[in-house]
Amino acid sequence: MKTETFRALGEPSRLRIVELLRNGPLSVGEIADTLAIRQPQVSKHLRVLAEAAIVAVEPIERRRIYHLEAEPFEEIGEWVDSFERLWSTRLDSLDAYLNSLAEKRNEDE
Amino acid sequence: MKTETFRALGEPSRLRIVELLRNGPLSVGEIADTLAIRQPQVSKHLRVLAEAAIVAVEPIERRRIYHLEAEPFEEIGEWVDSFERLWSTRLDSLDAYLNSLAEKRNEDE
DNA sequence: GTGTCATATTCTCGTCAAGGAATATATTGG
DNA sequence: CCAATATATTCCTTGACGAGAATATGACAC
Repeated sequence: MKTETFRALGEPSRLRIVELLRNGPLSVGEIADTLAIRQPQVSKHLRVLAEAAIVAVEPIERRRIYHLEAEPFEEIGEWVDSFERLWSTRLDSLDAYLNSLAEKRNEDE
Repeated sequence: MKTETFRALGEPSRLRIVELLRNGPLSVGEIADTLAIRQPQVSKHLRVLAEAAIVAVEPIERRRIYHLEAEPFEEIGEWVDSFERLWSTRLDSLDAYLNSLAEKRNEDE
């Protein structure tokens, strides 16, 4: 998993932008107005999100319409799934760990 | 969704720690040795992860065994699912957006 | 071309966070 | 209580990053 993806989402304004774009594509100005963030900051945040491939842009007339990309979210989904698949065995792992400690103790005796 | 969760994961060393703990609980020293990170930094990263409720600690003998918590991963999973549910309609949304632009153009005429 | 709207970039500044080194705080065993 | 091990915390320095203001770039209309 890329830390870049999480880093991009780990900033309040950027997460707000992402959750806003969840409802559909928007232009830079619409994002700025809706979230009450100044346009330059929006552009900067969108740049970070674009570098993380979380958003993409499509120029339409004079505007640049940003929309979410599917891939990063699919990656995150698969990543958390890979954890949750092990979840059922987590307590077993803890048990195993405690047992290994117990074994070491026995070896030392 | 909390930005705190993503912020905690958006740091390379911390993501490495999380992916290491994916294999099972470990003590601070074991994490430090495995990842070749100095112990104080490991403790500091674990503190951030614990504040984000991504890990929890269980003291055993002289050690403190850290393990992953399920909840944040479930939250992330639900969050990305909520996006992917809308994924099928993303192109429709783009269409709708373009249509709304077209309507505005018509209004102006 | 000029002007205008929409967006991107640059600059500076302040803040925050990560790493290193040293030290403090348990916890356990004698 | 003292020593030793394991972990946490503090202080310091440095680099990264976000916000603001100003400016630059780009696309379109005339």
